[in-house]
Amino acid sequence: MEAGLEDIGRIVIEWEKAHWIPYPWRVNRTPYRVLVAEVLLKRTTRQAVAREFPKFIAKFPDIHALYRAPIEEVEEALLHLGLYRQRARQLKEISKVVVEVYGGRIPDDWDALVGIEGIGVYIAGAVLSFGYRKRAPVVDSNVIRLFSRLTGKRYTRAEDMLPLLWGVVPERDHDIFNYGVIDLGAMVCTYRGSRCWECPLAGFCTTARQTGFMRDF
DNA sequence: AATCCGGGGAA
DNA sequence: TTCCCAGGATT
Repeated sequence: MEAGLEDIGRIVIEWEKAHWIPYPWRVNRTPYRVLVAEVLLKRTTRQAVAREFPKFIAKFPDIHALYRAPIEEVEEALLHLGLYRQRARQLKEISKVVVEVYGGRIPDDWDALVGIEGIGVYIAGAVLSFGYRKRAPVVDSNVIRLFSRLTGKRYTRAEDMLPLLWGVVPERDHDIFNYGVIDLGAMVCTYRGSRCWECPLAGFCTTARQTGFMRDF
């Protein structure tokens, strides 16, 4: 019996449970911690964020601390991560909206999150799934690459992939599933030289079939 | 669709 | 040395 797209949820969850890595923003999850982590993770390696995230949280423990802080202090805390001016500006803007518009509570619905400057579909999905444990797709560059190869379609924008993922993200353990597709993209279905022989989805992956499980495609 | 932000590590 | 990394805004 051949596996199909409807089995992806179960397969990815099973794989992720064996490969899950306890990053600080995964172990202790609050909407604020998730939100901060996702902003720090933009175009930045998880190793670098794992190094700086605890210090950042210690300095700005909650949304109000971030709201009160001078932007220069936020920039200083981001210096070693790069994109520090842009990210400091966005974190300040996010904290301003959350405090002044939403009374200090990070919104828990898609439209409100995406409506905040600095928050796109990726961070919105992450805050919902990881922070609030509400079913939502989490689409980053890893997920785009993974599903592009899986389906054989060329997705470029996260928005184009949302309908597909809304249909695939399971109701139960959606957070584990979302960690799973990210980790598969980052560790197995990598940018150059995919490791198909380690991939639990290779059996029904268009690209793996076309390349005969060879690397460097 | 293309460009920009950015330090740090891997290739 | 080049290139990419849990993106999103701007043009």
